[in-house]
Amino acid sequence: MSGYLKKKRLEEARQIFDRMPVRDAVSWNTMITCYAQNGRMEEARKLFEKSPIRDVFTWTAMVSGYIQNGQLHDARRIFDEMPEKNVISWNAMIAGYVQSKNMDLAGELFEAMPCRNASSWNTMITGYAQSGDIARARNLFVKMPHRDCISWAAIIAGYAQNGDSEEALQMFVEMKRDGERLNRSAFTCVLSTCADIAAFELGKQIHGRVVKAGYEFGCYVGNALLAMYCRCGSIDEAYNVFKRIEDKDVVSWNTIIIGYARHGFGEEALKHFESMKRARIQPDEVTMVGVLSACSHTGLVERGRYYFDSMSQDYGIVANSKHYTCMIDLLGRAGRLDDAQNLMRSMPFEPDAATWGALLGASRIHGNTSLGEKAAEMIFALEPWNSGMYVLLSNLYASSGRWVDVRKMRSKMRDTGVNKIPGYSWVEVQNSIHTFSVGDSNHAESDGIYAFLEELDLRMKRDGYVSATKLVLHDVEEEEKQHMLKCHSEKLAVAYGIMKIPSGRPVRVFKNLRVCEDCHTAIKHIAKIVGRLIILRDPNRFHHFKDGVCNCETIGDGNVCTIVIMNYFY
DNA sequence: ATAGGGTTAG
Repeated sequence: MSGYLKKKRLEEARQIFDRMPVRDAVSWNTMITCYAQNGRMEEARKLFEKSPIRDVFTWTAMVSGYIQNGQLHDARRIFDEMPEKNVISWNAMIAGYVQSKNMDLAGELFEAMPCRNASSWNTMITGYAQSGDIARARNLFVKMPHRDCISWAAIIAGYAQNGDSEEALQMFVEMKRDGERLNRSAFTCVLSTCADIAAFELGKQIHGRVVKAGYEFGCYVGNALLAMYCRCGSIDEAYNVFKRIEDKDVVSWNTIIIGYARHGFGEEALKHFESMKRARIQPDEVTMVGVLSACSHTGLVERGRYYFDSMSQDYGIVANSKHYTCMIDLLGRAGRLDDAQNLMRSMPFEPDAATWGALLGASRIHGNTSLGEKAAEMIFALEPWNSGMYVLLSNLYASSGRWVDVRKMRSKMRDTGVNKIPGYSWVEVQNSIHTFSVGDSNHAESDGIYAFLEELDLRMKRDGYVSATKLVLHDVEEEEKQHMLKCHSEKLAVAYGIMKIPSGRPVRVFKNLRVCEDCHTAIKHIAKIVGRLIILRDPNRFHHFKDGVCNCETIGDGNVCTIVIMNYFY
């Protein structure tokens, strides 16, 4: 019977069950569980009512069956009716509340249960962490009597998912120090954290441990490794990991497709999309975001259109706002602003700020100030706190010489108190991460960095570089001038990387805001002068600078503005 | 035979 159940041949299993001369508790429970876990609660219930031997296993299987099928009320009804509960029944019910994000009821049961085991605590830790209450999660983690490797994985995941990368790494270190076995989850989370903060060297070290532990080829760990290499700027190493993952799932394919897209290798991304289909992996919404953004970053308008249409036709995927945003971005970059607007009007839901942002970006590239203003207005209405949009609109005004409006934007920002996100860039050198902000002189080797930049500046000028900042200085306020004359964070990080990273190896720099146009130009010259490959990750994509060109330019991926302004943020 | 942790977009 269980052989048939493993192959999900429920009907055949049932026939055997019905023909069994003697049925014990295990046969009844097995059959009930299988109906429950395959979403057939009606049949499970009928059998449950017929069963002559209902023990705690039977009842708990029904509870968890209802939970897995989203019938929380039925689960609770059964739970309350149970003549006898064990710790597993309680845990199942608590997990049900956690999954439906009802931490109040989960907490009530957790307090009420007569005895708890590690699973009970772990479920609550995950629940609080996923609801954003990491303090409570930590509190339970510290208080629980016997932590196991799942508890550690849960708390590391909690920090990682709540954006506290440092604490996630710290807990990983402590887990090891505590003598706990590093399990797949812990590796998965910590690799994902490395990807977030672009800790490439650390990621590679953890890769080594992953290999030792024999986790390299599994899906979760393999996918996390793959994503780590993609997001740390090494698409080649990412591909090597991808090749070796056994039984690649939809996430593996999505990650490599998105990786190629974000590195500006659109054709490669689309090639993998075709391979994915040949491997009979069903694309999902995330896949299509990757595919459409690949088309967008590569300027493939017609192919983008084709894939957009095939989404619903071939895969039954309903386009969401991200898909529309990709398409509007694609059409907009190509200068087809009317098509972009028409597509926006045809959307079955209201456009969000990101979608208007795509239209605003396109307006800037093609100098359509009135459309840009309209888009910006919508964004201000939807997200008044979105400072990035003020910058974009200012740049739009600046590029059409409307300095009065630029100043108006500045005072509007001051009046509304939009918080300015400070720009910073970082580079990893010998296992530590060096962070820079505009005009930064806090670094221990600051003098050397500036001296090196001076030298580079001379050689860049000889190479034909003209500083864009000098060109606009007469049109900006004094305060802003000061910022413009200072070195932007990306330049400082690039310079430091060149100084410290052995030649022959790429210099990888990361920035929390989009790269400044002037720096983008400068870095092209720098890459040529020093003969290095410089890879720069900004929130949007990777820029590969080599021999005086960047791979984002072939299709005018429009880094930022035509004229540098509002450098306040860099 | 019943319960707990993890990866991809934005």
